[in-house]
Amino acid sequence: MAEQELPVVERNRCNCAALRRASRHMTLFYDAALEPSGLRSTQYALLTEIHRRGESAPSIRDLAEALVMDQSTIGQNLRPLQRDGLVMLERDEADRRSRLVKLTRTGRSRLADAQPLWRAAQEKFENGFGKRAAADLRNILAGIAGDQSLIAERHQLRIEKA
Amino acid sequence: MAEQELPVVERNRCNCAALRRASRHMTLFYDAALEPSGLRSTQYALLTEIHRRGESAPSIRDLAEALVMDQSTIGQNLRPLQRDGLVMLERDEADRRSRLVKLTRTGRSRLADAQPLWRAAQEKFENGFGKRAAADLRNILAGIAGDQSLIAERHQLRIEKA
DNA sequence: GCTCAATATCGGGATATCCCTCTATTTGAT
DNA sequence: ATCAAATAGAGGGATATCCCGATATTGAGC
Repeated sequence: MAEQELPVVERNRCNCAALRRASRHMTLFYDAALEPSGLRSTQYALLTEIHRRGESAPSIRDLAEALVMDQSTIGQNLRPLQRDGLVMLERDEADRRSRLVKLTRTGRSRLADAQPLWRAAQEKFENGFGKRAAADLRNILAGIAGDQSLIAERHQLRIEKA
Repeated sequence: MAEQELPVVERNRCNCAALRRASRHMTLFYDAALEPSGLRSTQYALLTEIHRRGESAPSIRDLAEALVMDQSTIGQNLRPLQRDGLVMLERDEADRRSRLVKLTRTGRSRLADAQPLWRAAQEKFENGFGKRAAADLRNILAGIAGDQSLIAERHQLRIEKA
């Protein structure tokens, strides 16, 4: 039996693992920075996106698209925020399948608490990493996040037909 | 009451969110590629790291360090793999607190199934993104993952004392 | 107007990820 | 040799993330 012809691949050869490792580490950093506000990275991103929409409250679908996330993930992630009174969901009367997500007064206030903490994290990271380098990196990452060619066929089909 | 002075920050301004978005998207791509093997990205990375150690079986702590992951995460992630008979944990007789993680025959065989799938994903990604660009990006990401200055004080202290 | 495919969300189920606390064990300082 | 501090894991709890299947609603074609 031909045991052990399995090649040993060097560490940091996998693009996916490299991304995931960095993502975990960075998340810890931002989570620690945001900690006094009681928000986690994902929650901060979610509230920020809702706030960004201003008057035209987004649906769950809208948020999923903007954050490159699954719709059920958004639904799930909204739950603790809803429970804690930071957001509320209202049925969209124009399309009763849909729900519009809105910040509550408490939600806005919490976001206001968190924003300076986030800004400090940004600065601290960019001081070490370089402002320009960070901007370049974000653009590269946005390219990856938006790369349709990475989407598997079964997903592709759904989208093509849409 | 001074409502609504909360600044609206442009999307893709946050380094953490950018990394997380790209990481999610990339993970979907690799997960889809690995799907025929029944392994997910994280599991593939975990098995690969165990295999890489060769004869000297790693402890949970070793794996956590290598993968820039929390120890409890490794423990948790090993559970499905152990349940499915891909890895086994043995008490380390040299230090009975520790457990050594080893691939089973089934585990090696599953990794052998997955490796070509992973290779194909790597190629497909690097064909679009550029081989050189991918290597550069991995190095940048490794820098972030290994950046001690991103670790919060409470963690820092633990490590400094060690 | 009716039917059927498409769409938005929800609910359940699984892995991934962290934190904190507890126990077993080891190590180092006296 | 002893005993306190440090270390490795396990267990419990919470969020994050995906998929799949079910339900409600919409819209397009006939």
